[in-house]
Amino acid sequence: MQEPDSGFDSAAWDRQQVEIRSKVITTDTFTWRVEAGVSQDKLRLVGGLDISFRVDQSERERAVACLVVLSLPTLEVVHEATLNLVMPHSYRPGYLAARECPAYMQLLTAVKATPFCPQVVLVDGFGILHPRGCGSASHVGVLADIPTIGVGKNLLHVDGLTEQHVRCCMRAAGEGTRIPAAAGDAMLPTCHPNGSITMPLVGLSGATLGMALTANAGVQKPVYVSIGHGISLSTAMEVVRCCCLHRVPEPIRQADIRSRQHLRELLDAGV
DNA sequence: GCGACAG
DNA sequence: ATCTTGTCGC
Repeated sequence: MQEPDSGFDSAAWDRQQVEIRSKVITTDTFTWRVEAGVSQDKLRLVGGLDISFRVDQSERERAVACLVVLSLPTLEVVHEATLNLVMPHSYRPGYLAARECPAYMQLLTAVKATPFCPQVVLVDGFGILHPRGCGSASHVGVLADIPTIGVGKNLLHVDGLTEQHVRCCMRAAGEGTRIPAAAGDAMLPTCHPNGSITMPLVGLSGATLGMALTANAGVQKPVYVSIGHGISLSTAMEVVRCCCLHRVPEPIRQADIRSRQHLRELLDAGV
């Protein structure tokens, strides 16, 4: 019996992830600022990448990848590009980039030749918060040589981090009750003036792998921000925070909405 | 062996 | 990720 994904070489992807991880830069590699003074470059164009999937009538897994570029501070979409795909193999935890990175690279390569090349790109998934320190946001950031930030909606359980513990601490912070001391005192949530809560994601190794963020007081479930490539965690948080209208930051939310709609139109047309 | 596992 | 309508609330 032939296995469904017998062509998938996870050992080869392991090696590539380790290789790319060694090239990830975790400090700011640009001169722009989110809050810029008069004589400084300002952050104006933020990208968002996401993919929607669906099985078609021929049992093929189809997908549409979408890149959007938003202008700050209005968060209006000034550029959109999509790419239609037939997925060669199924999803595997830890190997998201194997599925999504090729499409992302094509979209980013194309946008670089336009006036809408984003200064930083938010990627649906994780960056260095990953079993080998190289999630899809880091992968695409290094290969495309562009600053990236990983934004995940569900926590990857890496280095002892669990969604249960994170949410317990953030809920306590929101209610003003005592923070559980289970993972030491490194993971202390911060409550912000606008009602949002942030909390460092510190693994058992002591490394800070990212930040949990609830965008505003009405949001219970956090999103998880991690460095992709070429940006510091504190700057990444500034970027993500100024993109938050809803739980999911606007660039990723728009890429999600538009890729889903495009895919639906594609399949409804029987293509 | 058991549980966990981005999208 | 996706299969799926209405509904409660700001």
